[in-house]
Amino acid sequence: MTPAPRALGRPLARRFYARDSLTVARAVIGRLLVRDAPEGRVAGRIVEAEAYRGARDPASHAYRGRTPRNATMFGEPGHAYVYFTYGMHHCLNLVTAHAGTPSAVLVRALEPVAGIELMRARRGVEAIEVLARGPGNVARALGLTLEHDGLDLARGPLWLSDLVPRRAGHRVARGPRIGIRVAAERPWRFFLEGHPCVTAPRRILARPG
DNA sequence: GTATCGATTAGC
DNA sequence: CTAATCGATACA
Repeated sequence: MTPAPRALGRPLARRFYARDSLTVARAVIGRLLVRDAPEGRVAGRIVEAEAYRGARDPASHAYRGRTPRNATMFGEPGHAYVYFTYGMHHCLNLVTAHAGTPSAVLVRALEPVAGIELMRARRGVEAIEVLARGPGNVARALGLTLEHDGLDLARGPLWLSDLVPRRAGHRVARGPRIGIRVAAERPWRFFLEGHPCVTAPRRILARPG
């Protein structure tokens, strides 16, 4: 007898993440990201993500080798790499590829699907479009901090659903990554074109020199 | 040891 | 446009 279907699906297996981060970044667009916490469950569709490619990528935290901060990226795929930046924000990445190849996908924006009131409480704003728009706001809406670095995405309580990705009538587009000063020309950002929850790039950061 | 800079955000 | 705010990094 088959188990009853779960409303939000089941966690994707580790093999989903065991591919190049470019492939995974494209594949996660439209997928459901679920976070189960004592306060409740929140979920959102990934509408924007970026690939970071370790030793080949000057913009990656792992470009200069392993440090205490980026250690999770050097481990098994299918884990959460959460880091702290600008003295106040956390960002969520999905570790991809394989152990020793520090690749990851930065989750840049979600379309809220469940637990919207909890997201509003965590964020202190009401509008659906801005609840999880921007990587710092994604982590905030999901209630993620450094203590969640290393969570196993294949087991929960933070996981990607195996349900068929829904693109909500939008096309998947790609373009340059946002907020970096090096390797900014590489088109490793994927997003649902025209989706209201996708970030609007403000400006190109000036390169040093 | 000191100086600088973020895979950002909100506000003016 | 800038302040916020601190860990990681660069350099003396």
